[in-house]
Amino acid sequence: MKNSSHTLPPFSSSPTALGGSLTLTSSPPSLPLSPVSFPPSPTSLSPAAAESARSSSPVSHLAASQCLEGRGLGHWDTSNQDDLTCLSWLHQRGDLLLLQPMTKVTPLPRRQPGQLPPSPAAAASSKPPYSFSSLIFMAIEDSPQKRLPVKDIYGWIVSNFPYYRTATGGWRNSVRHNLSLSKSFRRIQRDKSQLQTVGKGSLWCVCPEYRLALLEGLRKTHSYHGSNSCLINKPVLPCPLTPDHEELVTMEPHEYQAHEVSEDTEKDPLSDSGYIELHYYESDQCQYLVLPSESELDLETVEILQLDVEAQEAAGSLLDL
DNA sequence: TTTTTTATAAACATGG
DNA sequence: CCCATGTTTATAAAAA
Repeated sequence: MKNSSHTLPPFSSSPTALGGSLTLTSSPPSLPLSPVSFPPSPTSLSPAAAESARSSSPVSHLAASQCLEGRGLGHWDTSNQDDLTCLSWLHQRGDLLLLQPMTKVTPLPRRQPGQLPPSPAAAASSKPPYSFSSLIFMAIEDSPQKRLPVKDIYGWIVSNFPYYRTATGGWRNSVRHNLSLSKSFRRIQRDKSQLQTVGKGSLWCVCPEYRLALLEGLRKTHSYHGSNSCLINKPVLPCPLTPDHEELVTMEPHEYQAHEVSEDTEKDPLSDSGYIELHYYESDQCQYLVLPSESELDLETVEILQLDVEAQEAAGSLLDL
């Protein structure tokens, strides 16, 4: 197969470029694109829910936990790259469908000769390389509804990164500060009609227009390349696009989940060669866009196509009103 | 080097 | 009052 089909330009580092403008810009130098694997959580439940589940009935653990069995992601052991490249937890959670298995993996940077491997204690106490934005992003993405209260964001971080188990409380302040300040996250009201609504505060979700930038941030953190599939998953529950925080929209958790699997074809605006198939696979949690690896689509094109699809969906929902 | 991003601390407000 | 949540400002370190 062609190697060139696996090298795509990186995501645009400018979130505004993802915000809906379809303006084409010159392509940046090609870099390998790879999917990003998040640290798996022990279960797909929120930390609070996971806690209650553990204390009651055995949870059918997903491959996510098998992927990292006996090891927290906060243990930053670069001598073993499996936990960094394993996507099975994400596959299991979202029925991620890859057209081809991953066959090429670039190893992470190795330890320098003579450098001692990190001891488990040191690994547990060493700070994870993720920014707070990335941590929050991963926590929200790993939640069933793609939205979490700040307390559960804390919980996810603690349960996935032992460092924060013993760290002083300042990092929670940083999490809240990041949530407030970052444009990538949006605050939405809890559904007050839900009986199980407990706790205070709002729920936080990822703004769809910043999602790719967050993914790219994660990819950079991993310094991990090598995949022959390009894929973008998008949350089934997009963050409501409120103009500001004054009018917060409450969303029903199931209103987007009844869609049947759709399979559309879209015209590639950059190509004269006809149509390129964009396969959408929708699970109960996520909708995945899978492109054939032979395609010459770069990420920018994919973004444009996806925006186009989303625009059509939005237009369709408006027409339905 | 400068600029931008990120981390950290802290003051303050709000609401349960 | 206490505490969790959320916003904002300030500062320093790290990264680009």
